[in-house]
Amino acid sequence: MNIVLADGSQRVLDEGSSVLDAAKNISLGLAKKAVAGEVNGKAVDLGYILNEGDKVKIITESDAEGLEILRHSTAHLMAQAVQRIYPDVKVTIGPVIKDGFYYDFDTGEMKFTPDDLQKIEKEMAKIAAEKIEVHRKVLTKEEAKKVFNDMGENYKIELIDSIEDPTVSLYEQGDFMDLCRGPHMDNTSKIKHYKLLSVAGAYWRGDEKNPQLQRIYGTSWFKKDELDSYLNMLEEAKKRDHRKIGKELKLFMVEDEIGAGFPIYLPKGGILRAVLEEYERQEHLKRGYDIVYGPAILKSDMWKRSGHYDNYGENMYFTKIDDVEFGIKPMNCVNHIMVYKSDLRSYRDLPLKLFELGTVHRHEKSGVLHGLMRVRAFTQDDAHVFCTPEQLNGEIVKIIDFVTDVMNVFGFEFEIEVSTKPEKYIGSDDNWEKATEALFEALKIKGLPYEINEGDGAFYGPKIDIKLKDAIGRFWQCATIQADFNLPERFDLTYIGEDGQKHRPIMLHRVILGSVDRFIGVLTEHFAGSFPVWIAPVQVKVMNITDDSLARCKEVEAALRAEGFRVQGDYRNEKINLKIREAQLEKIPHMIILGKNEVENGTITVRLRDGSNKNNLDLSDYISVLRGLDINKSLELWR
RNA sequence: GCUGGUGUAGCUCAAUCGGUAGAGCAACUGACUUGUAAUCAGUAGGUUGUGGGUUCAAUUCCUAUCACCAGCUCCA
Repeated sequence: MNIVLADGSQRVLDEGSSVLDAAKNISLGLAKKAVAGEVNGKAVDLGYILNEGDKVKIITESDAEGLEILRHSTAHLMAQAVQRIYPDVKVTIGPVIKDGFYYDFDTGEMKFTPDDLQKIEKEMAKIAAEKIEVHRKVLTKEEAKKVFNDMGENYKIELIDSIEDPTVSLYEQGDFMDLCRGPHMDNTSKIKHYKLLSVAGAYWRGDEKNPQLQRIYGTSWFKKDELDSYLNMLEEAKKRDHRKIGKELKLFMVEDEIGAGFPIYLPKGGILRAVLEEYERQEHLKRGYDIVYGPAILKSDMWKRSGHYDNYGENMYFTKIDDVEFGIKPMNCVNHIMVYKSDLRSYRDLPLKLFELGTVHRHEKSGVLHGLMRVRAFTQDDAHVFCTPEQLNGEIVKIIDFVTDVMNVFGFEFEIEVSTKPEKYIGSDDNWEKATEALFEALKIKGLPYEINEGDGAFYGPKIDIKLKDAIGRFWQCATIQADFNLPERFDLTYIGEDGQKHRPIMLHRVILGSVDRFIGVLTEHFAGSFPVWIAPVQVKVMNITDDSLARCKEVEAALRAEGFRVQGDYRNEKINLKIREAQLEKIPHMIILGKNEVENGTITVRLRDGSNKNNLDLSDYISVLRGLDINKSLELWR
């Protein structure tokens, strides 16, 4: 029997060979790492019997599909353990998710506790040690329903009813049987490195009218060090939580007396934000943007015309002035459109790029609020580019370059997604197609890889979403670029072309940092509060050892402040150890420590946040180092 | 918005069965003048998120409400 491998080469196998046999035939090492197979494009178990001419690919531990199969099998293992401990519990569904899996159980009155998780984990280890083989069975729907009916698993019967095929597959491992498409690991002993993480309530099929189920989340990996590093990452994420660091470093607060989702910036967070915003202004001016400002509330008629009233109204706040309804802006585009309309525009004026650090309000559901990451009032580094059709691709490319430049400054890598037409939208399909095509075209020009996110665009246009990757590998949605042919039509925007006729401009909506608030949250977690010199709220702290050096300290402090640096003095009657400890906890980049020696020599000593020391420096030399770090936006503590 | 959990001093957390709230740090006062991550002593600090109820008595039990945390979107 001949089979064809992924690289196009052929192999001769005995009749009745399985996928695993094929793997063995290629190499024993491959067979050892094999998890499942892909035959003629379909994922199958290792035990799948091959036929003449099959195209075979071996899925191994290093493939993404392999990891998914492991996690799915771990979900089954967990369900088996749960049913051994709690025979009355009914199983429902247990899919793979990012970094792990979950399984939903109908536990009746019983609720899982964290102690139960440990018990279940132990039982899982026991089942794995039993080295139970996993078998696939194909039954007709009627047969399968009978099997689950006998087991009392009514949820499975409901699932079978929603399957279209005449037959379904079941996976059996010892005393446990589950409806599943597969493929699966062929033996429970291959599941070694897993951890159950949390319990949560969830509804059957996500519908609150259905019974409430108990969901257990877990993670699973092929290697112990992979599991360990994932668990470490979770720990690290907890330590870096911007809500925790924000409180410790006194950056911001969310006060329930003021309102949920409305953050307040404390002085330390305030200066940090001001530095970021000033950087933004400079970068936009450099790239030919104009700075504009608009009001926070606009007459509802404007929102009706823009389509926000119908398509975004649930997320908006409204108020009344002298019996006229006004809407609080959830986006800045309408104001910028009015700026465009304030004058007659010629093709010579285009592209017109309007930038605003615009504060918007959106009604987010109470359950989704989260520190600075998800709020009800936030400021966007928002701009709208009005251009001709000929300029469109070039302008999108320029924005991608802008995003790249800014991300590099912070040391972020990023990934790109294109979101297409959603269910609720305005404008013609023709316009949507043109707009979407323009985004793809620009990405092609830049040669950037991207994924497609169907139906996730804004109601007025498709978008390029840029997700940045932080220091511990998490992704955050920040920058976005949206092509819009629709609002220019609704507001009848025009420019006079070379031909003397009126033409319709195209509008690009874009943000770079996205929400400045959210970006500050991301930066806080990315740097774990240890901000680079150029954005640190306090760049330098000057501290005296005894009162003998107090005068010199004040002199140094004043000199740094006069140079425009953010400097603070700590001249309390305390030991230097305490002052250093506190400055260290505040994550201040530089400490200048002055005692008798420095006063005598006329030099300064700088302790860096990393614990190292720079001795016998001239103040003027230090100032030039600090200036270099500051204006170059260096991520280093010294140069 | 829904489900579950949580809410005690500025911060981090205690308080048995319902018996009237306590510690560390911070703050304040005093002493100590100190060389690279916490000097010592003392003082003060609370309508236990908020409203209502049960009780002789409520941080504790019930109820409403607000806020926070996790999840609810990934569907064999």
